Amino acid sequence: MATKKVPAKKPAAKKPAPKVTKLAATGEKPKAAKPKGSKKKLQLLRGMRDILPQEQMYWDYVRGALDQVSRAYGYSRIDVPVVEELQLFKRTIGEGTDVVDKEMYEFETKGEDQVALRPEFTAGVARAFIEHGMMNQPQPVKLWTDGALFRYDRPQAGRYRQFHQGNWEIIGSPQAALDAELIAMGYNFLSDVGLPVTVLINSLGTPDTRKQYVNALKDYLKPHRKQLDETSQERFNKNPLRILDSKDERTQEILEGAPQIVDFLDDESREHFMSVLEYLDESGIPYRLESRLVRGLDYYSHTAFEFVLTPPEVVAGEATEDAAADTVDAETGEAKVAESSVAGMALGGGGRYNYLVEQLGGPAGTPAVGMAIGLERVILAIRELKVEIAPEPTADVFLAQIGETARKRALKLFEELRKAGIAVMSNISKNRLSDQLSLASKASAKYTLILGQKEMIDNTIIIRDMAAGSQETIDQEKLVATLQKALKK
RNA sequence: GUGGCUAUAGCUCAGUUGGUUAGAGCAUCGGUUUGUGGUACCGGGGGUCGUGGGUUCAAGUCCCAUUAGCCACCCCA
Repeated sequence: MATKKVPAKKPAAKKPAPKVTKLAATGEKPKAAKPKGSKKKLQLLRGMRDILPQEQMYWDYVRGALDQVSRAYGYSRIDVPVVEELQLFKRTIGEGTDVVDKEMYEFETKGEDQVALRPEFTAGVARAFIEHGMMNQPQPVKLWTDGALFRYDRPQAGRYRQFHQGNWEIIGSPQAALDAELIAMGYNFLSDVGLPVTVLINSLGTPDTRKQYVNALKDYLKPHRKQLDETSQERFNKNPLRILDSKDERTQEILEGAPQIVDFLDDESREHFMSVLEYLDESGIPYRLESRLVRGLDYYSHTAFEFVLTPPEVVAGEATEDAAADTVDAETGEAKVAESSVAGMALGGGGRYNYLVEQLGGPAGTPAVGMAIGLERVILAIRELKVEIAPEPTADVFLAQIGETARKRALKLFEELRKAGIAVMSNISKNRLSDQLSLASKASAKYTLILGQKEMIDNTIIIRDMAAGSQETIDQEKLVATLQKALKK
């Protein structure tokens, strides 16, 4: 039966395809090549992408590490909706920021609600904290999540309109130790996953110190204003702090002598910041003070930090303590980062936001710290640096069957094996043994079970050791026990 | 949102100054082997050369527009 079907299919499958192309080709000349506009190619929206099966191993790897580290540090999982009220984001992230002003996916629903696709997690998590009365739980509340975020930005490598982050929030405690613990966790997560990173850190103080600093900065820049680059001049009134980030050389030169925000911190903020740094020293986390680090979202206060893929000069040059060397470990790692285009890429960051919860209508003075790590970028770096990741768990055994009766038995046997905890796979749509062996080999199964007419009569089954190429015949009743023993490791 | 580069098979790419039926490797399917894989050999399928228009006797090749990707700006993850 099976052999008859195969030859029948072949000619049928072959002919139609050429016909179609021929028609299309001849149709071109008469001029009517585009009668159907429906031929328009459907393609990915800009900035969107498919994560194909071949790439899933990286996502499994990263998500696994995410889950592990989050549990270890005592975080509870929370999932918040992709869509929220537009106002939630406008109020927290702040109007005037690029994220809100030009990068939000916002729209009106059929019920005429103004909503937006989440461009980040913090606002939603803070909203959930308040809405579900989590202030009545033991403080602080540690929450983590991961998922898709949306920003209508212009795509580039490692930058998409739909992207994913791992996200952590610690709400309800002002302790500097928590800032440090959070940073340590992010650092350790990235190290675990195989990435050499540097922590950049700064303190933004309170809204008040920020105000003072902004004034001081403007006073300093005013005489040089005409020499600043164009965008910096625009920012002068709108968002002067961001001038610090300018990549323009001339602007950077001018900034050399600019006042630093650290000098404007009030006693409490300074103490907090010093304390965070002490904790970091204690935990051996290498960091670099970065007085120009200003995060793009309005709600940050006090500690602000960022994880950057370690650029070569930092690793090779002024040794940032032993811990840095530990994470880089092999010299090959350094070399790879050096020659890689991803060196210096920002993988994540975060900071304190002591005023956000209150601003959203939560209890006054509810402090919090948060952090987010970009998953696409982590995976990009992992792939770029060729970090070796554990191969996907493959099937232990492949069940091959030959002939109709064996196939029926195989269906049942498959289930018995699965219930016995054996990772088994098969493909009952295949008839030829060679096809099935080939599949088994591709799936790197340790054993292939061969069940054919002969075995059905004897009530036996063949166990083939794929690596050794040897095989033996055993009774079907003994199969499960034999396999369990053989796979025990 | 601004500027630059790029676009040929599922993937990586080749394609001479515009000139016959657009090629390779890998992958895929089939055969050598109707009950023995990962090797080898043979063969097949798969391209409206991103899309639309223009120049030309003739366009994958030149021009314009458009879409997408990449790079820089910007922003950040």
